[in-house]
Amino acid sequence: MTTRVLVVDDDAHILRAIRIHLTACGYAVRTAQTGRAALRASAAEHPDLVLLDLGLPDLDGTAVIAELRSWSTVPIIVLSARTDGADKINALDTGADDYLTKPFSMPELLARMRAAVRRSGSPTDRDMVVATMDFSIDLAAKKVLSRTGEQVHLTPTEWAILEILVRDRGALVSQRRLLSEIWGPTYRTETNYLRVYLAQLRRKLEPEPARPRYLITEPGMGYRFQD
Amino acid sequence: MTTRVLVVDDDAHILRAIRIHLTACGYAVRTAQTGRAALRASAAEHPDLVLLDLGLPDLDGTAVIAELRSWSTVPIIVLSARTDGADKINALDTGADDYLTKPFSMPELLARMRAAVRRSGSPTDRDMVVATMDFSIDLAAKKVLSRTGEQVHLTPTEWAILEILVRDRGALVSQRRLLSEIWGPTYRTETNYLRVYLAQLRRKLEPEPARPRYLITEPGMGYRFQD
DNA sequence: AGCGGTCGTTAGGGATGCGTCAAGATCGGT
DNA sequence: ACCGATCTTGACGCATCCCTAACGACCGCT
Repeated sequence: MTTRVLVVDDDAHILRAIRIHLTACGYAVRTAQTGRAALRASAAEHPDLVLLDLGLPDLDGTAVIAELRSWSTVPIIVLSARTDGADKINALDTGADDYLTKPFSMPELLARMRAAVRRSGSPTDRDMVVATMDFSIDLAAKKVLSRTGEQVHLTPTEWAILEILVRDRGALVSQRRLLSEIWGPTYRTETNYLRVYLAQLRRKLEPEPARPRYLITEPGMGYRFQD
Repeated sequence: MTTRVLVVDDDAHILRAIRIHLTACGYAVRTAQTGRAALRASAAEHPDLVLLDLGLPDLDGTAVIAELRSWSTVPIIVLSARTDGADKINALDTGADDYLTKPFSMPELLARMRAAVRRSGSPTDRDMVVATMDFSIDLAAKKVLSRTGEQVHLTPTEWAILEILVRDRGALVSQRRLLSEIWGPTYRTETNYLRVYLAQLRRKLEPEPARPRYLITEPGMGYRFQD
C-alpha cells in the first residue's frame, strides 16, 4: 500500500524537488500550487498526508487548514519559511499536525511524515460489513444485499454517499462534508444534490421510503446512518 | 477533563520550570528523573501525554520510547538538547510523535502539546460522551439519548447552545459569548433568544423543566451546564 | 408598596430547508 | 450515431425552524 501525498507550494521548483525526493522514497505524489487547487485535490483524491506551504497566492494558509479540517482528518504537515512563532501556533491550533521551518533537512521531513502517517494509521479497520434487519452492506466488496439476498444496484454517486454515512454510522455527517468529499469544496451549497440522492437511496434501501429508518435527516445539519 | 502530562528530565531545574508552566496552564503534571521511573509512572498513571528528554542517566531515550510503545499509544513529545539529525530521526521512527530542540519557546511547546492531544483523541473519545442520570450527550455523533434510550431531536440552534455549554461543563458561560458565537457579535444584546432556546432545551432534556437541574441560569451573568 | 430589570413561557407569522417529481444534459458502450 | 444509465437542474408543496412580541413571575431597590 503506497502512501499518497499531496504537496502544496506555490514555488514550482520546490514542488519539483520535493516530488522527486518523495517519489524516490516510494510515495505517490500529487501537487497543487494554490489553496483552492489543494482543497479540490484533497476532496477528489483523499490523500493520506498533506504537505502544506503557508505562503500561497490565493488563500491564507490557515484558511486552507481550517477548510480541510471542516470535513477531513488527514494529517497535515506545514512547511513554512516564516520563523515567526505566532504563525506556528496559529497553524497548529487550527488543525495542523506538525510544522517545519524552511530550510529543513529531507531526512527529518521523511521521519516526520512517517510519524504522522503511523499515527493516523488504520482507525478505519472497523467491520467491513454492516448488516441491518432489511439489508447488508459490504464496504470491502462494495455490494449491497437486500433481505432476500439479491443484490441491490447502486450508482457510483449513491455508493459514495452511502459509504461515507456507513463508515461513520450513528454519527451525524454534515452536508458540507458530503458535498466536499463527493463533488468538491466548491459545491458546498448545492444541497439539492443530497436531497435527490438520499431520496434515491431510500427508495432502494428503506422498507418505507417515505418514513426513513436508516437514512435519517437532521434538518439544517446533515444526515446520519442509523443502524 | 484535565489532561495529565508526564514530564521526564534528569535536570531538576528544568523539571521544575516546566511543571510550573504547565500547571499554570491547567495541566496535571507528574514528573520523573530517570527512564525507569518514567516507565513505572506511565504504567501506573496512564498519562495523556509524555514529554521526554533524551539525555537520561540510566536508559537511552530511544529505549524508553520503544519500551513505552510496546504497550501504549500515548503521545510522546521529545525534548532534546541534541541538534544531531540522526537522533531526531531515530526518536521519531521509534515511535515519538514530535521532537523539539532545546531551547524551545514555551508557547510553541504548548501548541504542539495541544496538537498531539487533539490527534490522540480517538473517535471513541471519552470526553466526547457526557452522561447524566437523565440523558447522555454524544458530542462527536451529535446525538442525545434520553434515559429510555430513544433519540432526542434537537434543532441546529439548540445544538449550538448545548454544545458550547457542555464543552465547558461546570463553568459559567456568559450570554455575550453565546450570542456572539451563534448569532454573531452584533446580536450581543438580544438576550431574548437565549431565554427562548434555553426553555426549549429544558423542555426536551430536563425531567422537571420548571425546576432546571442541568441547564442552570446564573442571573445577570449567563448559563452553566451542571452534570 | 411601587417600580424597573431580568427571566420564563407561549404562540404565531415569515423564512428556510426538505422531499418529490420530472425534464434536460452528459456520459459511456455498442 | 444511437441508446440506456446516470447525473444535473428547476419547480412545487409541505413541514419545520427561527425570530419576534407579548405577558406574567420573580427578584432587589427606593
